[in-house]
Amino acid sequence: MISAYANTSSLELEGVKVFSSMQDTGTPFDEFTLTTMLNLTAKLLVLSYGKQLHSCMVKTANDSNSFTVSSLIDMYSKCGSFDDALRVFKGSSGLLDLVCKNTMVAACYWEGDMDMASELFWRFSELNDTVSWNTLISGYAQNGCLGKALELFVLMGEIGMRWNEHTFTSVLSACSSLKSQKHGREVHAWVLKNGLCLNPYISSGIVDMYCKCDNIEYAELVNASTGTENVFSVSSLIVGHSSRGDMVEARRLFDSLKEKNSVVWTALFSGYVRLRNCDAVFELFLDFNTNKIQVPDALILINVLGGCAIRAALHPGKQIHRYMVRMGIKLDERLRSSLADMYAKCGEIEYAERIFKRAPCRDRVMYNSMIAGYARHGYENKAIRLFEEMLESSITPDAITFIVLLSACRHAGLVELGDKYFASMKQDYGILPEIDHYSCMVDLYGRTNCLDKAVELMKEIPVKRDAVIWKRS
DNA sequence: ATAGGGTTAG
Repeated sequence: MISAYANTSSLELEGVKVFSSMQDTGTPFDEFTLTTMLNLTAKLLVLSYGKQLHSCMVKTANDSNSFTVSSLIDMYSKCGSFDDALRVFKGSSGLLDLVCKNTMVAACYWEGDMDMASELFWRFSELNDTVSWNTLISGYAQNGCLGKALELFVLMGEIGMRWNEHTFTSVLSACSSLKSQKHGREVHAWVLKNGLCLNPYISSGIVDMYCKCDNIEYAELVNASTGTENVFSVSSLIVGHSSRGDMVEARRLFDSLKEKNSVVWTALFSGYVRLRNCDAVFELFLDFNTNKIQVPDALILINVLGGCAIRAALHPGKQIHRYMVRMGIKLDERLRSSLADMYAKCGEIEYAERIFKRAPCRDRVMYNSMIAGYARHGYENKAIRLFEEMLESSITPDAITFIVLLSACRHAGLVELGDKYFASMKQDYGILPEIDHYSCMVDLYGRTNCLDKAVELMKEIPVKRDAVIWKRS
């Protein structure tokens, strides 16, 4: 019964009720009950309840089976307590158990610690376990170490390990992020050789890969060849067409779907946002609500808020914000970033600031959008101060942080500070400057009469010189 | 036990 509830979304809480009535009435339960409850807690993301289950497991001596230990590690990892997950792993004799080890490797990559994941893999794994390899490859792919993911995929083949559906799915997603059709085609060929092209995960992965490599024609061919409707493939195609500016085709594909999920809604929303068509965004949101299929998830709301920010439409933005409060939608970091960004773009920097300051925790994206908001409103000093605060909170800046930071320096004409940050970006954070960083710096030099420096820097630019740079200086 | 959508800038 509990297991049935646990596997049905939105009925998970019923499972908790059943379990507590079991406890109240003294109905006996075993390790299977507890494992199911842990999986359920991992879905509900309630750490405190998970901890109660953990102590219940210890009390009833149900904590030695490798599957229960694995569920425990998984629960702690998903509920955001990596330290507890590691403690359970180290404290259990499950150290050499394959299932627990794989779960621990997955916990490491969710934490973003691929060094630890790879150390665990090479130290404890039996190299003939496909799941172990898949876990590591998926970790690299999801943490942006795309070359590493491909390397391991090749290595697997070289030592005679068999690839399966999971391997291909992760590797295809790495090819998509790399936008490397060269690698993607090779993987595609392997998929065909292994007769896996009808697996829906894989076929949508292939379609996505060709779309990201801007070969929509081929993507459409692959999609048609599977013969069945695949929402994920169509979502990728919608994104592909809309990034070419063809919203008519994107809309046609969307309308042709019999079954729509939130992924495909998001794909269409983001297309209209990309083309800055805020009327279409609102109209679609109306459609979405009149269909009453589901509550909009965070990604849909992020896009709708993005639609509000296009025309500095404060009223719709506030309306969406109120709607979110009314619907009891929980705000996470991403939603807070979008809200702050929306308010900042609509000229309400104080609102943005309030959302930022009231957030229980702040991540990199949130700092980035707030720094950008300050820079946009001419509060360059606040932007710079916030960047320093970000470093003090030990949040690592990324390429985008430096774009917004350098553009703040540019607006304020702060050459020395700009120089300092530009150097620090490369030296301290190993971020290679991209065209946007260069154009900020060149513009900064140009406006402050440091033309020699501007010319000097232009020579350094490795890629083709963007027309924007030449125009500005 | 391992799998597919996006956000922050200019």
